[in-house]
Amino acid sequence: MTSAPLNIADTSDNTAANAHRDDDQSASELTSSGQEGATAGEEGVRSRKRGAELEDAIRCACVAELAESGYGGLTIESVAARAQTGKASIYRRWPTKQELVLDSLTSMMSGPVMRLADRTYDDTMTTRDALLELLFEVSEFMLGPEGDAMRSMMGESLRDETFTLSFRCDFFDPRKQAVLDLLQRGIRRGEVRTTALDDVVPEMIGGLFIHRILLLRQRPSRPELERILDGFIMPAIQS
Amino acid sequence: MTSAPLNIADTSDNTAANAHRDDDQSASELTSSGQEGATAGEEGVRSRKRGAELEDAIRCACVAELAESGYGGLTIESVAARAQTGKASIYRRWPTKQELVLDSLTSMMSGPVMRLADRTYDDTMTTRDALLELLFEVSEFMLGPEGDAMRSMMGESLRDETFTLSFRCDFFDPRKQAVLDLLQRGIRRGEVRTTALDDVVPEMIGGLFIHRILLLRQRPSRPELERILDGFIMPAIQS
DNA sequence: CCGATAGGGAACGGATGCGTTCCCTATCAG
DNA sequence: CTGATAGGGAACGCATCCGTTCCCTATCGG
Repeated sequence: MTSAPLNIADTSDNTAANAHRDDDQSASELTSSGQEGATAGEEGVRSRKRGAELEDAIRCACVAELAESGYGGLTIESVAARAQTGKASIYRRWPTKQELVLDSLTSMMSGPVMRLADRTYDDTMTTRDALLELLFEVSEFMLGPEGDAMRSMMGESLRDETFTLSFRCDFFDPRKQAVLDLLQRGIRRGEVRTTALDDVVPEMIGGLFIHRILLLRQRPSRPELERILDGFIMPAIQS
Repeated sequence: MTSAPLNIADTSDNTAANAHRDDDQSASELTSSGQEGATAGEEGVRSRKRGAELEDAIRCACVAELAESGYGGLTIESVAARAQTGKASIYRRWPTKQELVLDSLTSMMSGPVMRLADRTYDDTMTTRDALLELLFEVSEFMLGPEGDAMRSMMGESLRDETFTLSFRCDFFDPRKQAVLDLLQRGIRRGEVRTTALDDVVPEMIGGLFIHRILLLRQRPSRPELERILDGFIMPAIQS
């Protein structure tokens, strides 16, 4: 660790490993309460998930493994262990590691991404404030395990056509479009100069986040986001 | 394979016998003693490199493999094959795959990076033009095999302390500093507003490149760089 | 309560890659 | 020319992981 005063969510303790980590994981469901329970357990927790519930747990475990160990480090066995299931149950559903990862990734990204793309802003909101909102949401997303998973896949997508495509379609494009829509809206409202409607804008914003959050692992505070927005983004686009 | 016009040393022909090449590799050059006639071969090419020459060839092959196959896909055997040597010769020098990669990467990055960081600009050059020059050089670097190698390492550096550090120190920081120096110079010259001296600026520029070049694999033309610079970067920083 | 279904666990054969070792040979110094 | 040194090639043992198979058992519908 060390190196810099990062306020990362966590990472780091690879050793602590299985000290129960179904913490956030969001999405899936709960059922929660202790794991295992194979034996001795008297608590009435179902120890064997089935069907869709199991599938979600596997996808979820897959993304978590991806975030933690990367694509190269991810093994079907590790996913199975984390999802508390067996390899056979995974192979029953996905023919290869590649398809499991791809499916887990896309099914995970389609949720939050759609929220952003379809979002509408009421007329009292300035472009500046709407952008701030967007920046904040994107940064929150990238700070989560999904962000680490994304980062792990960047290198891999260099070599895998399918990954590249899914990456762009499911993640980048919707976000880019959300920013472009906001710019368009700003132009209509007279807050943004017409020439600012340019792919470069979402790319710079996205790039900044990739750099800061994914590579440097810093969490930008809301005031920091405002500072960036007011200091550098708005001056570059406003009319 | 395929994908883009990289100018990597070579690769590909693992099958073909040893049609030896010691093409560029510089430095070497025949060491007098013109007498070859070593074996039956009529081509008088030295077939066995030694010492520093061999070491360079190995590092070079390592980076090329990294760019092509990623860290996970890189094997000592593949590096050896590309460098036309044996595994033993590699293990004689580097104890593990990790150290080989790290050493190859840093020794490769320290060259071009230093050029940027130490660069000075004569007084007739505007900040805008100097930035354009810098942008151009960085983009050229990232478009080469070194860029792909970098991208391949991004995911890995998430899990490896040493990689992260080397990455930041050897690559990011010098570039960031080069931009900051340019901003400082611009402030002195009255071309840049004082509040623009901010980490965000190099981060946005770097992020844009990561996004465009590494992720999207597009080559920004010089006019395109000028458009970006004049349209969005300068407006954000000028006084 | 019981039988059908689906999940869990463990072991397998096969492949791959690491890091080592051994031996032969190209290269270089003298 | 010759002996010392260093490189090349191939095989080995070891470990890991893939994808499969087999068998037992938890769960659920009826």
